[in-house]
Order: sequence, then C-alpha cells, then structure tokens
Amino acid sequence: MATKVVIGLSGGVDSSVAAYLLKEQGYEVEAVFMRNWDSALNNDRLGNPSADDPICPQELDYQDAKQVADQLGITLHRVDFVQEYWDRVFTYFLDEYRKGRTPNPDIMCNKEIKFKAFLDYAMTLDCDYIAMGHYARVRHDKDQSYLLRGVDRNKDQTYFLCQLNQAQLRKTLFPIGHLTKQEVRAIARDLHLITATKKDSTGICFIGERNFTEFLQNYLPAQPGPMKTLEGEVVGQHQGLMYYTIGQRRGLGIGGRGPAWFVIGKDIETNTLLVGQGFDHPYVYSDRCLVTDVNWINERFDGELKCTAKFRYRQEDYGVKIRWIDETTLDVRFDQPIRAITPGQAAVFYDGEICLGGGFIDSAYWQGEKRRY
RNA sequence: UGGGCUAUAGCCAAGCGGUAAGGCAACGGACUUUGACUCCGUGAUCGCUGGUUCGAAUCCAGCUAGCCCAG
Repeated sequence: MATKVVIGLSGGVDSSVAAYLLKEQGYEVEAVFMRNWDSALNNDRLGNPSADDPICPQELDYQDAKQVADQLGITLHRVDFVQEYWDRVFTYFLDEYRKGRTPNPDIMCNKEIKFKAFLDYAMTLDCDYIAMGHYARVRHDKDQSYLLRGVDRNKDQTYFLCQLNQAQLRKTLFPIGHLTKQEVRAIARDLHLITATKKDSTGICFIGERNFTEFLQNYLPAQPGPMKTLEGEVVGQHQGLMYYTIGQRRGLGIGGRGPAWFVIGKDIETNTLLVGQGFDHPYVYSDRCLVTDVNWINERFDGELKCTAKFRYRQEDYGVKIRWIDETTLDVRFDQPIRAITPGQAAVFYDGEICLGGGFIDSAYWQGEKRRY
C-alpha cells in the first residue's frame, strides 16, 4: 500500500509543484485547500482592497488550486478554519498589539493552523504525512526529525516554522525544500501549470498585502499620543503605538532638519512613542534579550550553547550564546550589538543548516539595562 | 511704526546676474508569506508689485509677513 500524503494546496506555484513532486515520488496524494479568513465575517472592511470585488481573491486561489489538482489527477478537499484562525492566531495577534509589541502571526498560523488544525483534519483522511510548499527541509531520522533550512537561502522559511514540535515535524514533508524558487518555477512552466507565473504572495498569511494601519483600525481603536526624543522633547504626534515597530522609519511624518527619524522605543504607560534621528541611533541597539515560549525541536542542551540566531525574517544570522533560564525561556547574549531587537518578534536559533527552534522576544537589554521597547 | 535681519517646494536648506543643489517628510515602485529596514523613482520659477539688465531667485525701490535690538 502506498504511503499517503495530504498536501496543503494554496493556489500558488510552490504548493502546486510540491504536489506534483509527491506524485512523481510515488506517494498517494490528496490535497486540501484551506480557507482561514472571511472578510465579511471578520468585519474586515477598512483598507480592504477587495472588499467590493464580486469574487474575492481566495476564491480565485481556490479555482487555481482546483485546476492544478485536476491537472495532476489529485482529489482536492476544502476546509474552513476561519474560526480556528480567529481564535488561535488573530486573537493572539491583536493581544500582542494591545501590549505594544510586534507579533508575527504567520508563525502562529503555522503552529496552530497549517500544522495543527490542518494536520488533525488530514489525519481523518487517513494519511501518513502532510506536506506543505514551504522552502524548508525536514530530515526524518530513526527517532527524531530535524528541521533544516531551505536550500534557497533567499526564500528559506524555517523562521516561520520555529514553533513546530517533534510530533508535528514527524508527520511532515517539504517537497520543494531542496529546490530554488527558480527551479520550482521552471518545473511549473514545463508542466504548464496555471500557477507557473503567478506572482509570489506576500503579506500576512491568509489576509494578504494590506494597508496595515487601515487594517488594524478595523479591530483596534487608534489612540494618538506624543512622539518624544529620549530627552523628552515632543517632536510629533503618533496615531497609536500599535502602528509602529522598533527601528521603523516611514510613517512618522517628521520632516525638517537633520537625518531621518526612526522609532527607537515605546512607553505604553504614557502612550509615548520614542523617536531618534539616524539609522544607527544607539538606542535601537541591544546586546542581549530574553526569549520566551521557546520551542526546542531536538535534544536540549545544558549550560551555554554557542549558535546563531535570526531575529527578523530575512535578516542575517548573528552569533549568540544562549542559556536556559527555565523550561521555555532563553537568555540570549549577542556576540555584537544588534539593531532593532523587537519584543513580539521571533528569535530563531540555528546550528548550521539545522533549525534548533525558537521563541518570542520578550525584552532587550543594553549593558544590563532594559530597553524601553 | 527708531534701527537691524530674514522671506526659495509640507519641513530644513544651497544659490551672490545667465536661466532653481541636497536632505527630511509624503507618494509610487522593487524586495518580502509578519510589521519593518533597505533600494529605485516622483515635486517648486524662488513672499507680493514695480524697476535696472540682452538676461534676475540673485541688483534697486515700495509693499506685506516674521524675527531681533532699542523704546
């Protein structure tokens, strides 16, 4: 009996090719299209570019997925996780913003939806594995599975997968992890897949590319307040702390003399946004941070571990030394000062190709003093 | 209502007679499955009215506005 794999088909080129490769490899393949965001149900109108479109973009994606499935001779199921997405991802997302932090919903989406709700559903289809079109690799050893970076370093998505546990990885295949985007597109072209030349999707998973401020205003009230320098001088007005993240430049609206202004901190208590001039403003640099809710994928370590870490998607890796403070909290010391370590963002640890796991930045420090991020 | 200074795009600011640098902001785009960062692109006839000159943002006069000193 063939090994059965259920793949998540999004209607994009990556998952299309992934599905094709699975078939090529002799798996019995079925596909599932997920629907996780309902603009009407979720009251998502402000700043929604397709609010008035007769056919929403998700429906178009579904049609593409359907065509690909038909072409490959695969059964396509369709599931609705709108409620789950709202409860397990979007609520977290909004809560983080209320705390003045900058969340990463896509990490939660992978943890709770793509590799949980989806996995649970796939299991009812009696499969051996699930598969996704992520640029990442998984190595299944005898009693452990390892998460490895995608071969295409420019597209590597392990950062978003850092919260997957052993049980989830154990059931997962990433068929395109060893390919580059270019190679994936070439395969799609050769097969004349309808998704071959579709533009890469960006923006929040399932919600898409949006005017962020307007999108948030659907859910969080704007609370304007002062923008101040570290010295306390008021230099402008902000529209609400949640619209800004550490290290951000655009959207401040402060013109005039001197270099560009950047967000260098925030103070929830006084609803104040701290700003400073110059990309290299010292206050945006820190040398240590605390990372909570850490998911560690393989064997844990004792004492101190030297490894590398990524603190924002598509940012370079930095050398760090880490040490457990408790079961799920890591003390992370940087080999060099790092710019814009932002609470709420993920810190993901690597040992070469291997993704060791990751958690969420809770606080950043400079020479022992907590940064007001 | 004595004297002095200034007046260039939303903001800061070059220019000193030969036909408007640059920076910041904003906007557009590229990059990107978070939000950013980064990169590329886009703008003014020079407070107003006259005058001098082949030619003025640049010189002169008047007006207006703001600032400073003195009252």
